[in-house]
Amino acid sequence: MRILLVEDEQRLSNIIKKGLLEEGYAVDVAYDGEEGQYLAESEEYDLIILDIMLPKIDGLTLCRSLREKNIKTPVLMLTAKTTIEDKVAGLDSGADDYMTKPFSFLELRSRIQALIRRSKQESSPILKAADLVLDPIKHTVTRKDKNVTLTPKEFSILELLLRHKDEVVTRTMITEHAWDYNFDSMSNIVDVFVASLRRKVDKAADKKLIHTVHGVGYRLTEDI
Amino acid sequence: MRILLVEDEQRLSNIIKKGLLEEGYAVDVAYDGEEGQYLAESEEYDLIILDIMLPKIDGLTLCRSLREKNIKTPVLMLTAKTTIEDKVAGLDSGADDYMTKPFSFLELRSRIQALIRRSKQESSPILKAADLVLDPIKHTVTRKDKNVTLTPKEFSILELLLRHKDEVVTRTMITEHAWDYNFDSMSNIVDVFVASLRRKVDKAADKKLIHTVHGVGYRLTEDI
DNA sequence: AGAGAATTTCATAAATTCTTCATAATTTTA
DNA sequence: TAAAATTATGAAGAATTTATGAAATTCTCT
Repeated sequence: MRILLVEDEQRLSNIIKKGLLEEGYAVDVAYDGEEGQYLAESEEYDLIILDIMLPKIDGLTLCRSLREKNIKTPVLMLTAKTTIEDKVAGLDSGADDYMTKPFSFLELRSRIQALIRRSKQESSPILKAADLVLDPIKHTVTRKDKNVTLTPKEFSILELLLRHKDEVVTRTMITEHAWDYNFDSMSNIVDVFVASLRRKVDKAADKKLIHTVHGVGYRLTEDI
Repeated sequence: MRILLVEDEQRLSNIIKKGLLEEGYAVDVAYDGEEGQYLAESEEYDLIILDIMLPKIDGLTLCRSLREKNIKTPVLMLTAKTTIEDKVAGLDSGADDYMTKPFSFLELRSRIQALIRRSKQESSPILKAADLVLDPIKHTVTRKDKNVTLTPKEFSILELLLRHKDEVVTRTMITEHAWDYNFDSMSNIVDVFVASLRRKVDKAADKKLIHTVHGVGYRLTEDI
């Protein structure tokens, strides 16, 4: 899951970014509207968090412009203003939800989850394969009803594999999903994470779920 | 599936090439417009990815020149420019789609798939012949509902045979499809791969699908 | 600053795939 | 039918790809 945060207050954006990273999201931060627009148009995000008061291009204009370009990524507006007019303006511009500063991270978190869930149009947000269960909302993974503790990157990769169950997932797809856009590693880091995922998810089980597709990538399936 | 990438930025072209290779495409890279033109005119590709800003011959001119020579290979334009005028110019020159840098590989991938699919006019991406099924997305092959494990080259060749079901496929076609253009072997390597395909796909079945057309090549058909 | 966790790189081992080659089998030609 | 040409196939070595432990680095929290 990738999130774009467009926020010019360094302190606030750091706090939010940190929190989101802990939740396992890959986060890109833009510090003004122009940069935000550039990233929003060139990358694929699952959610955009957008401050209204921004240098260069304000959040409302940016949001409106994205909608005109048919970019449907959910937008969560942030603002210090509290008047009803602003709220209406925000939603008019095409935003999906609205939060007034200051806010608690818990509240932000639950709204983010709600927005992403809604946009994925998933009735059942729980991902399963055999006796492996991943709950994106609770952020938990179990195998045979036993809890599995994963690091953020491990979780993110397992989630991608489960969302593409039975399909081949290439290393490039994994990289794009779990890291932000300017990550460019020539190393075998994806392999390393898959190895640690296997150790935690597959090693103790009799049925292996994560399979290598030599020359292509990996596939999670219960059909073998 | 063969793709020609015309891109002078080493770093970018490496990233794209790596990603496409993982998807199973055979990729040729040209580092300037002249080289690109030469390859585009002398080889057959399923798609051409074309940067606009190129040494020697720019992408727009190159694309226009290809169309004038009646070469209809789909062209995906890449550019750093974002103005609408440029977009129009690109599409006017005969390009089929347009992407603005920077972009995510996932987006590039889906556009490539869309373009190739459109050009092949394929409604269903699943390839079948009798009880043999190949799914390019899942990257799986089954015979009589039983899973068949193929190596990358085997998979690529079977895909070609299935896309030309009932037609003769020459050794040259197979070589050009599964290897890049500067592969030049005097050996019988195609025969070797067809043999191993037969062992995996046909041996256990009563109905043989892969037939030899003596003096010409191979044909995959269920009508014998 | 320092402990602890997570991420990343690196080196090496292991596994798989590719390629060549020699020889056998089959088909075509004379 | 014999010779020639073409195709089939097993096996071995080369090359590539993947797996994995461990060290180095970065990040986080006190």
